[in-house]
Amino acid sequence: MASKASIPKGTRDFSSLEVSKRQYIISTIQKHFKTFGFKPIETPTFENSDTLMGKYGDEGDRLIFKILNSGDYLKKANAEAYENKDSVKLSSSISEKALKYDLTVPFARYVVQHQNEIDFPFKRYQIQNVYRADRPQKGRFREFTQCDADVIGSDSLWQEVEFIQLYDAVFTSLKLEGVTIKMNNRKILSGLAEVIGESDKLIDFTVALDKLDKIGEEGVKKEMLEKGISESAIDNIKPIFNFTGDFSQKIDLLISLLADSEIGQKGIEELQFIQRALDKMPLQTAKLDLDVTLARGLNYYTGAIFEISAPEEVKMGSIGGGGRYDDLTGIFGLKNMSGVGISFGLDRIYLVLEELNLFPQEIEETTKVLFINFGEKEALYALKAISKLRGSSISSELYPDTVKMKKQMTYADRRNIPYVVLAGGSEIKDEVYNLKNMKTGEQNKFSLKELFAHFSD
RNA sequence: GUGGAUGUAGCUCAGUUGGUUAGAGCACUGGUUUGUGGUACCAGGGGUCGUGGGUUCGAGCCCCAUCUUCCACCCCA
Repeated sequence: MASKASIPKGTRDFSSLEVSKRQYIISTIQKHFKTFGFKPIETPTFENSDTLMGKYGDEGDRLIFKILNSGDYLKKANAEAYENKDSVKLSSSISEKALKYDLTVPFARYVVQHQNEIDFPFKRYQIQNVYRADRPQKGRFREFTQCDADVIGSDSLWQEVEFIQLYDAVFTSLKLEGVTIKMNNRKILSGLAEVIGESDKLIDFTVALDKLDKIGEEGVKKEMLEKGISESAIDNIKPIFNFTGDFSQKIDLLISLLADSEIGQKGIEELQFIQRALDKMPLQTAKLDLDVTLARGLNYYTGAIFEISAPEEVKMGSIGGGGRYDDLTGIFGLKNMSGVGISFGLDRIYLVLEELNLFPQEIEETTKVLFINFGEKEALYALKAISKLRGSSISSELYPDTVKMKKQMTYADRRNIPYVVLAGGSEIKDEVYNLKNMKTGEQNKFSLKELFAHFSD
């Protein structure tokens, strides 16, 4: 029984046009990764479960695709967990591999595993698919491509400066204007939590704060209260709910707000360092903004946090993100390795470029010239010209079957092939090729040499 | 994981309070046109109405379940 052809939810097929467009974005990003000195690596599509589990928080664990063990996995299953319907325990006993959830954790694993072969600071880029068992919705897929660049083994803030320039360079190349690079620092968030005496609730505090633009001041307060953060504590940081002004004004506000927090002061210094550097080297098209509510996910960020917002007219979540993590490799046993990195969300950038109509026209180019197939002798005659054209990288092809001309012409038309060559008995006799311009309908007979010259300029 | 919408031809969709043989446009195939595509005209093929159950004399339409896709939440690129 043939089942209906389909693909799993949250996955996609790509047409050749879509592939070309994706390639266009990838090659742009890749070009800049290279010019900034990053080297490519790749890691497996799936990892050992314990490499991934517990690295993204409870929510993250839920979203990791687990791979069922091969063989008679039920024999080795945790019987007790099965009895108690404890899915978490059971799954760890029947699954020991999982699809990768992002590129950062496998990278950390890679660094620890290959530490003796790596020269630090290590700058690597990685463009691969990652998998999340999420419910698909706009701009959200279960298989998608991340383009990451990270530096590990240096705590220099110049890296943060360079990553901002890298973002700017890529979006400038893609002609995507109006992108905002939102920046924050985990130390600022720690400082705020410290100032209000809720350091132990840092995660709850930041997650709630992150929703400010979505659920508003009242919503955030409500969520904080629900998480057990006191009303007076919330009052203490009230100014950040109306955190406006330019970068410097925001810094000034933070200085007064975080006067009593050592870690907060440290965060401010880091932000100021980056700001001063970028003042001297202005960005080309991107806007840099300080957003203290920015707390996006990743539990391991310890310093800078970045998030990229698409231009305002496009309704799309973040199209990239990143930050510094002082101790990512610590989980795998390698201490004192500071890393900082950024990620481009290829699939979302694609949607944004599509919506704003920013893909260049030439992406759709196909075969330049199609040779009509009139029969065996004629095909051979055509192929002589075709190999010559191909030798100069002019894409050309022979229609494979000797079918009705109308069908062959229609085929060329459909595929937007700009030229067709008709070469039958009379052309062979005169040693010419009848070249037809599909747009104008114009036809001219050329010798092989002339034909070649026609496409060579 | 929670909530809402959705599913009819390859695609986009119409289909009346439940009533004979389920339609249109586009696409496809053939012809008008035997070595000339796009436009036009003519003809043709193509459907288990997502799937399974139920109500009914009768279901594309009503009910239940399930799956898909989309949207929002959690979370996130």
